[in-house]
Amino acid sequence: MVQDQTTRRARQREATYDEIVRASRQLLAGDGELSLRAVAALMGLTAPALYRYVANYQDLIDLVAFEVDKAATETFRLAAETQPEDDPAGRLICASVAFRQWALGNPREFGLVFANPIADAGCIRRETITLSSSGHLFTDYLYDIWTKYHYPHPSLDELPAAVRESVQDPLIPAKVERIAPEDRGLVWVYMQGWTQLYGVVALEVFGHMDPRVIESGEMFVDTIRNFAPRLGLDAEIPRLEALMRARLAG
Amino acid sequence: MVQDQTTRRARQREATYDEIVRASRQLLAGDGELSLRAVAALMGLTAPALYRYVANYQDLIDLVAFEVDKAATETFRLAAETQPEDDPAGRLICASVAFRQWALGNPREFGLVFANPIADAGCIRRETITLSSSGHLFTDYLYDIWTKYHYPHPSLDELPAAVRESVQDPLIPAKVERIAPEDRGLVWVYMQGWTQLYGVVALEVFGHMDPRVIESGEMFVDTIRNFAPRLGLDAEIPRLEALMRARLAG
DNA sequence: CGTTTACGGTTTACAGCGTTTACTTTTCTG
DNA sequence: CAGAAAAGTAAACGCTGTAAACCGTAAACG
Repeated sequence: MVQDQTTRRARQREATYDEIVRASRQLLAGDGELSLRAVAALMGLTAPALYRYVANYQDLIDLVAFEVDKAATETFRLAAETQPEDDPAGRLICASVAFRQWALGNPREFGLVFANPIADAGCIRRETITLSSSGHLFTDYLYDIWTKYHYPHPSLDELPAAVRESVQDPLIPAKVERIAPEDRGLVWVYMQGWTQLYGVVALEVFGHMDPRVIESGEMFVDTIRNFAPRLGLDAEIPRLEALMRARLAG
Repeated sequence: MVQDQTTRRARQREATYDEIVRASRQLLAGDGELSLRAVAALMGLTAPALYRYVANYQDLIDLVAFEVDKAATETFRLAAETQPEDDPAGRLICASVAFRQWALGNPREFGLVFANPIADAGCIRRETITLSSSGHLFTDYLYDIWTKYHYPHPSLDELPAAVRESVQDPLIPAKVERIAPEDRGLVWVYMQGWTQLYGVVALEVFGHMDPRVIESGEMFVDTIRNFAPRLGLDAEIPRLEALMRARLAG
């Protein structure tokens, strides 16, 4: 029997981390405050014990935010994969709708991940440094859409210097490596798309807009629809809008 | 000598409210936590005394958020009025840049006003119910731009039902009354614009984007530039972009 | 004008928070 | 088996929001 590389203690520790996250999310889903003490109590141990796992409160928050983001991303991926592999546009739509619905349904989790003063610096917590994985799931679909539709994108030398740098050498290593250097303008299009998606959803979640518009989802639909042409999806708009509305209703 | 309508006590009370807000903003600007006790201490009184002015902590937050928004809006208006009255597009640009610079320079104030689960319900605090006044300063400029450039806007019957309702009978009474019923589609364009502006700025403030792009302001410029055509400003883009960049640098 | 009311403040107190320190128990390891 | 390391506890500190009881004084009223 092949003994696990990891020691028994290490596995136990990992399990405890999982339980911390589970307890935290339970609090977030309910109406309880997400506090160190509450998490500890829910796990049946005292507050100081948690300091064996997280350095301080902010560290707990960062941990939970990271894991929540990872889990949410997985549901976005699942939503996308209801569409055939050769329909990246449909997949993007489904992932986007899933993102919105998740955000509106779990505003506190959304706020934790996407409206925190960014999990700064020392967030080399667990696994690799893949912060905001969801923000980068979408990159893939945009790339796939490009290989299928070949929408136009700026060349490197028509990009502003600061932008050129950041698309050539992205800080957060998404799956950008497979994009040829001369096509890195695609990353700029991706950033534009992310801005659009994040913008509407944040606006809706924080409620800075007529509730009736939020509830109807029309601003969301409108935003996606307006962005579609930049991905060469003009001809697909009717189909995609129908898909989007179906997904919003379901 | 004409005696003030308001009684002496009422004036004193008003002054105390002002001091509460002033103390709170002082804490927000520094690195101190915005707590009831800290505010009280800064004013030289005990914490329970504050309960004569605000019902609870959240109420204090709402009060401060409201006043911060009002004050910020005034600076946006000032920035706009550096441009001649017959150049509403220039004014909108300046107000928008001022909004972004304020948000990036005062992230905690921005968070308070624009990333709170909305000052809900009982926020009929002081003055009229003009919540998020800044969100509606921009309405005016969009209207002025329309009277000058006559950009196209959707008619009422091509709007989705939910949207039509909300543009006909807006929840937050902006200066919408002067817009003729058949031109209420303008309000939809306004909402779209607000979504764009809020979107980039929130994204930048919360840092969910490459820092180099944020620092350069290119995504902000890009977003505004992309939206300009919808306001019939195609021909003005070079001029407006120059103005925008000058304001961003200043 | 004097009485009454209500406003604006205090003191004291409580529960809950993040965090530190010192101590104990469990568990792995040489 | 001995020793070290890890995991947990109890007690305590200073902070928070909030409630209760209390008091002087300024305003309002008959």
